[in-house]
Amino acid sequence: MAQYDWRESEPRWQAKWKEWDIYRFDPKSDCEIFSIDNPPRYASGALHLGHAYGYTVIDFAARYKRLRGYNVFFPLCFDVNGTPVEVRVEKVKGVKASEVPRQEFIKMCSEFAEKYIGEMTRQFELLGESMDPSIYYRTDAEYYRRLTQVSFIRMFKKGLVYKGHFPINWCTRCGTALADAEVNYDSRKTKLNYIKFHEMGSGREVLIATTRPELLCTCLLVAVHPDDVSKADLVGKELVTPMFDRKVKVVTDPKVDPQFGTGTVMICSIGDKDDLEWIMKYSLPLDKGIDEAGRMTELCGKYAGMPVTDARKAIIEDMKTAGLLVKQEDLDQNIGVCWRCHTPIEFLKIPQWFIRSVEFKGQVLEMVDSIVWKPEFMKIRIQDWVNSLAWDWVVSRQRYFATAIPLWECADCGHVLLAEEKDCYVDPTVKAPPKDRCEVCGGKYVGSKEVFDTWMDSSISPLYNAFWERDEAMFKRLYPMTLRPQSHDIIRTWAYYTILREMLLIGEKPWSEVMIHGFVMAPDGRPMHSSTGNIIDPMPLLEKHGGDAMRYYASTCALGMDHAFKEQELVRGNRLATKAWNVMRMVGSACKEKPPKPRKTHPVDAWILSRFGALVQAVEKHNDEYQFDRSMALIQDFLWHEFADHYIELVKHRAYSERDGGARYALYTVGLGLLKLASVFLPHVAEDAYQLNFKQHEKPVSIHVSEWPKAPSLDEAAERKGEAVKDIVAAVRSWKSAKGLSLNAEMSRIEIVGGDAKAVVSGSESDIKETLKAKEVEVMAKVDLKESIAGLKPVHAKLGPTFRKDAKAIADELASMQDIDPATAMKGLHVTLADGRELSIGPEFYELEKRDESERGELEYISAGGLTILVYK
RNA sequence: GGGCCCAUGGUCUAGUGGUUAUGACAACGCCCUUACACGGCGUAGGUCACCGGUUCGAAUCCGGUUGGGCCCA
Repeated sequence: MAQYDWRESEPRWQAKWKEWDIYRFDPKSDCEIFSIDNPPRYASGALHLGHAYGYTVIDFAARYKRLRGYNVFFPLCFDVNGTPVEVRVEKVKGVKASEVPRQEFIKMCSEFAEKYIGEMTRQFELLGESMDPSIYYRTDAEYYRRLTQVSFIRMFKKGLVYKGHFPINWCTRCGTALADAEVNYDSRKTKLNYIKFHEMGSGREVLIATTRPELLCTCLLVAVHPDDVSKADLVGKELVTPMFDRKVKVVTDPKVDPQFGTGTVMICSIGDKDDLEWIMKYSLPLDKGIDEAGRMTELCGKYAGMPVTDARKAIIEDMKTAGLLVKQEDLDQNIGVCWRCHTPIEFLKIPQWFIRSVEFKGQVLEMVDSIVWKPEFMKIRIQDWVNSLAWDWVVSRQRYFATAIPLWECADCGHVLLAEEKDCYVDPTVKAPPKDRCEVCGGKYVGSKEVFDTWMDSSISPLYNAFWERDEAMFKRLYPMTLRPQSHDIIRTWAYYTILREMLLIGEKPWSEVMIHGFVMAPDGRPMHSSTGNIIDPMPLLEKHGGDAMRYYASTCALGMDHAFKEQELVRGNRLATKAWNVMRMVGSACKEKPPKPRKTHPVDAWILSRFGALVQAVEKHNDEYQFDRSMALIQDFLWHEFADHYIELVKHRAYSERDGGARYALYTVGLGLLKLASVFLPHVAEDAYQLNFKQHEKPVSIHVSEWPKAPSLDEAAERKGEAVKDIVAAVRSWKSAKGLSLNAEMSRIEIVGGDAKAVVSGSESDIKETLKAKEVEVMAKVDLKESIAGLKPVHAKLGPTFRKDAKAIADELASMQDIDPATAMKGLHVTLADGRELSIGPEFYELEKRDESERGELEYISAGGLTILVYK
């Protein structure tokens, strides 16, 4: 018998899906649109495990909605801008961006990205992602960058853009400004240096502790805590800085920590954000001690031109020699570093383009509120972020490989000449300005060499997807988009900036819903980092276990949570795929024709149909909430146990032969329906099983463009009957196993005994008989059994609310009762409490644990489904 | 230091008020049943991180502590 072989099957169906073009968004369709603002994948490297997981979760949503009949918009897309690609190119090619001709470097970046786009597209296919290449985009293409520029020009004209001269996060290695969102925090070891200042006049020594002695050249002020009595006499005095002999005043400030170092702080322009706060507070000048390349300026005297760390070493040595350095202590500190190259950031005063954002907090929060966040607590994160914003958004970058800022500036007066929308995309470093001479002073226009922050591109993805400024009719249909899926780390960037941009540009929310997924962690639960060396490459896992297995892993992860990776889950996924394939093989071999609905339904057939109906409803509910892990758990439990272990076993004997075809109808209906539910998660094996067992009776070319199963109506009575039959058969099979008998071992006789046994079993006698290989099955209401009560089990859920404080005492009393007469127990019992009160306890407050004793000696009995089964070997 | 989230057998995980806590993987035992040994039936393994509170009753709610994650200062 053939076996499921994913190595052969998966690539075959991947090729077919491509050929059939089944994931195509149909712009002409009247069906309701489900549009996904798919995260454009960064083209700076191959997929890592976290991406494989993230895109798979999005694919679950796409496939589910497609089966539900939506016209699904799920673009294949790549983000090909910005520093990440530049950094990789510099490393791989061994060049420095600033030392290669501008256009040449851009070309190198573009070619580098191209390679990864091809690689990642292939990886998406291996994972069975149903992204649509007919609506493909990449953010570095002129068709995309044009919109970035047009949107900037619109915002500029609305007065939302300004050039600011504020101190800004600056990476000296990348030579660019960074947004707050691009600053990471790293703990590093450094030295806290105790150095001598002198008081003017008296010459008294004052010790100051600092981690950055190189900034002495820009020391502006010294501060102590107002309550620090030991320093009170210093306040108002003037000090002289060592090495540079600058005169600085001593002030009091509550932000100083009197316990840290010497309790005396020097304030410079500008070491960190605290300095910046003090500079603003005391209106101090912004002297520039460090330049854009991270070298000391001429303010630093003999250290001018030295890189910051070298200057620090040199000045420490000099102070040691001069006796100005008293001691050094090790210090752990958290410092801001560049998100890409981890170089410590500096604060520099450099002119940059800003987009007004702080003043729109309220409006952004309103828009945040009008969007459905799943899981809901993620909304709190964006609200906290918006509320905490202190600065406007810096959108200019001193880089190369990104969208050019579409403007020219007058070299003489600084007047700004915007590009014309009709000319975009335009690179002003290449293209001549639309006007020869400055319209204000007649000076010469120089094209902006700056480029946009990468979020300027990616934060208009909903506008791009919805054909903004390209097709008004499509825009009306597609905007706002249905769903933004993304991970939680970029809530403050991608989610926030997108909401802000779209609000400023068109005043309407970008999507109806946001789905936030978590991270895949290393197996030990720690985050994967190249520095820790614990990054897991998904490719070897795909080669070892297959795409469906990887997708199974993704389906076990709860939305919004971080998950330690477990390869065992892929093993399980593989087994599930094989199991599903085999189950469908059985269904297919029984159903050579599409079975019609029978006139009369057997009890166990009615049972499985009703159970399946409940499953479909539950899966719909969880899928609609994007809680795919819950759906998957239900589907696999139903498929493996309810359907395969119990139902198929029960009907095997008639599946191939019965005349009314009741079992075949149920097998086919539940089998195909179940396969569709599973196809969202395991598309390869579902397609294989569909083509092999169902396609000859079904129209859709692929299971992935078929219709979502209709849930059979629920039938509680049928479920109760079927459940009991299932329990009886399972109990006897388990009994056989325990006896060391093979499961198809013949039995001479089974008696099923119980007051309602006849009603419960009626219609299923032959299913029980054939499945258990019993020669005789008899159902009877009573048999010569001696029934006694083994004990009572209190029903706490009823006792608690009724008896409150007495509940525990009553429960204990009930549990300890012995030798109870069955007839009395059926009616109710009397319980005496410790304080003498006697209470009547009805039979609803406890359950009877019966014990049957046979008077017929040798035969065995078991209990199942509320009935007693007598087994004759 | 702040916001959000998490802590359940060896490992991962379900469970958000009812006392006998779910399943997977690994382990052990038995069974080749005509879809499946990548299978079936069982066994063993947990004081539900810790402390306190609310409640007749807490893995579940509240407060605190510890550890971990994401984001920020």
